[in-house]
Amino acid sequence: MGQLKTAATERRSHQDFFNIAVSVDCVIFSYQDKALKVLLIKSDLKEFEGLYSLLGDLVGPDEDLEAAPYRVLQERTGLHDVYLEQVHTFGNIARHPSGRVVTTAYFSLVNNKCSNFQITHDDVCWHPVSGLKKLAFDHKIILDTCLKQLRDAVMEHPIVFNLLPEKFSLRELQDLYEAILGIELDRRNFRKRLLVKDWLVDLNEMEEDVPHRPGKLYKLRPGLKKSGRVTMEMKQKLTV
Amino acid sequence: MGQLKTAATERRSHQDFFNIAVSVDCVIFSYQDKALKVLLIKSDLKEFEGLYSLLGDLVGPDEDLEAAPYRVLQERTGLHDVYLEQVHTFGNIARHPSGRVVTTAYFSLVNNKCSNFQITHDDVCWHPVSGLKKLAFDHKIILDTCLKQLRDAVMEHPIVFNLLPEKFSLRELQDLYEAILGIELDRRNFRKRLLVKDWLVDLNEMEEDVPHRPGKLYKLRPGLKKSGRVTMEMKQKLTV
DNA sequence: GCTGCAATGTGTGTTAAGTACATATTCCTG
DNA sequence: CAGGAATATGTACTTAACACACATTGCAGC
Repeated sequence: MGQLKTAATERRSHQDFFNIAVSVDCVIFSYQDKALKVLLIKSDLKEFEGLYSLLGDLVGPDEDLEAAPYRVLQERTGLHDVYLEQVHTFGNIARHPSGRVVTTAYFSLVNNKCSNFQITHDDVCWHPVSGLKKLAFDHKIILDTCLKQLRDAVMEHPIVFNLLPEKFSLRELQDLYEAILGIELDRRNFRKRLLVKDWLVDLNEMEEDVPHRPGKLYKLRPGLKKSGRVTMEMKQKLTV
Repeated sequence: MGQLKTAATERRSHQDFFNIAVSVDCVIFSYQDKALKVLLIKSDLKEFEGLYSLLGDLVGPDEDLEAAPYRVLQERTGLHDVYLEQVHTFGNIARHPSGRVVTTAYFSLVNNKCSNFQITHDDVCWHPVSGLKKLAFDHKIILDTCLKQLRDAVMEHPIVFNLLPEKFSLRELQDLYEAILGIELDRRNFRKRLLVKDWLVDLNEMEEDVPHRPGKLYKLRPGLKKSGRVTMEMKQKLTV
């Protein structure tokens, strides 16, 4: 938006145009018990009694849009160095019963076994992504949109490692991919596809305390975890 | 955003949170003289004197976010049935000198030879995308982000046909792809890649008035043009 | 009207990626 | 110590991508 004085603008008062609130909503994914989970909170609006909603908040007047989801993550999970990706902005007039709110959706990949992790509110808890039916607001569509983007990204960019401990076996990694993609994969082809990407480092260590032949342990090659995807916005920051 | 009463919210007044304006910016692409063009307007802000900016506008209080770019397109080009795709939302505090504005960027593919097309403002004109240096606001980054998304989409989804007349030759189509991607393509492999996608219908007609052997004319297979990409939002509308 | 040029139309072989499936090895368990 | 179950590795087949060669058609100029 560059031209503040269009015909449409002049017809309305200045105040009208500051009657839209801006928020962010976070689809916070984690991986537990071989299933993809999402962090939800019990809705406190009576219109959505009994339903859960995503974690979000209004964007502060002095807060960069990008900073808001990091703050939400920090406030809700105690984590500050998380993977976040903007997905889509939802702005239908009637999407929020309390007023006009345009929301930008982000998805996040966190490891809930991380030492810093703690949930700070009783009504917040993890839900399996598969089988989720109805959510408050338009949050089911937001979740579906984020899940689709996650699925599209996961084979191209090394981002799923944000969901795993530092050391993991190929079986654990495959289980995670299957949970995200919702399909079964062939062990041998999966191994090849991943090793050829050169994302992994063989630690020359073995699994322990497993009830079968232990597998090799790997870690993500240093320098990749945070890279994930690079937006034009980020590129510019690097060159300035 | 679901919970209006977070700790952060309560610390501030209600009015603070309606001090953010919401806008949309359109990266309107067209294809002329074998080059990809973008529609820009001379900036009327003295901070950006001599610079061009994208076409955008504030989102009305009673206007769906998605409706705003269609309105901008309609007002600026006379076109109402255009291809639009949401790309990214930009919301840094200082991105607009006149105040806090969060903007959602869309790209659009239009055919400027369409009968309805007309530019309604003298300061609006087409610029070649390649070679563009500086734009007003953060519009260069917005443009780059949209161009990247266009490039990523163009081989997977039949969207470029929005830039062409109804009938076209494979050479014209290839020239367009080369202009978008910024690379040269092999004629024979390009032909195969496209024909196997089953996007095209052979019209059994030939080019006319060309100074060489005329090529066959094709059109897009009916029912594909508008489909392009389908978002979760759109899917929901279809099933409701 | 014939010939050469330039662009269109079509084909072929090579390489890389993805898929389906087979076999051998290792460790835990009983 | 034998059997089972999971790991580790290998091979053949199919598909897509890439590099390049040849034949065809219409226009232009002599």
